[in-house]
Amino acid sequence: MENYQMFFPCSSSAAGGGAMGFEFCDGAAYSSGPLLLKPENGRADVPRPLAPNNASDGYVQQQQQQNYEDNPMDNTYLEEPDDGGSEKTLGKKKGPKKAKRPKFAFQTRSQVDILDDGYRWRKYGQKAVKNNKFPRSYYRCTHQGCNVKKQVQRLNGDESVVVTTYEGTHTHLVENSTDNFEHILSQMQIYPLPFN
DNA sequence: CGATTTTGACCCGCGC
DNA sequence: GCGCGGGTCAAAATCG
Repeated sequence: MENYQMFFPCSSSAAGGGAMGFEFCDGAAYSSGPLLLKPENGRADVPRPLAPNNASDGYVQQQQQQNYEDNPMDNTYLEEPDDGGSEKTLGKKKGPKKAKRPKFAFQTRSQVDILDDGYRWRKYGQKAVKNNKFPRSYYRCTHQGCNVKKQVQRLNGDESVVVTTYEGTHTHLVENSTDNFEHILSQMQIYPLPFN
């Protein structure tokens, strides 16, 4: 992997480099591992995208973030005591409980769709997207108990741009320690940009 | 042979 | 209520 240039839409703080931790909506913090975070509602702080390390030439172009308080699907992100359990038939979701999960998206210019961020992902779906000739792929973190999902799609207008959307926060550390985030960070150029 | 991908069906929210 | 679009499931196929 070469150099990656990332654009952090952070306004002032953050982007320190070195040992920066990651904060999550639930307050947990991790010292390593490309995680995305989600600023609490109201005050968008410093979303940190993770770095691609598999792309031949990828750099983050821009990013947008969105907080989903009200996710249509539950999938038991945080708590979800017991949902009846056995209703797995086809409509396995019900209950007013809507787990809030962070959602974070960013764009990278890359020739490959799959950015190796150190986690292991299993693809569980692919759908054609309207107004886009490229399909969108859905991945789930294979770590047991980790419900982090991500979806990857290319831009219709610019097929060299890959949009990756992460949803949820990892409950574990990266498995691929050789490509930890600090290592990746050292290869990145950070461009603090005013977000929006 | 276990893990992952593929792919069509199914589910669900939303706008009309 | 219906159709559309997006997201997920799950069986079969493929891979390592």
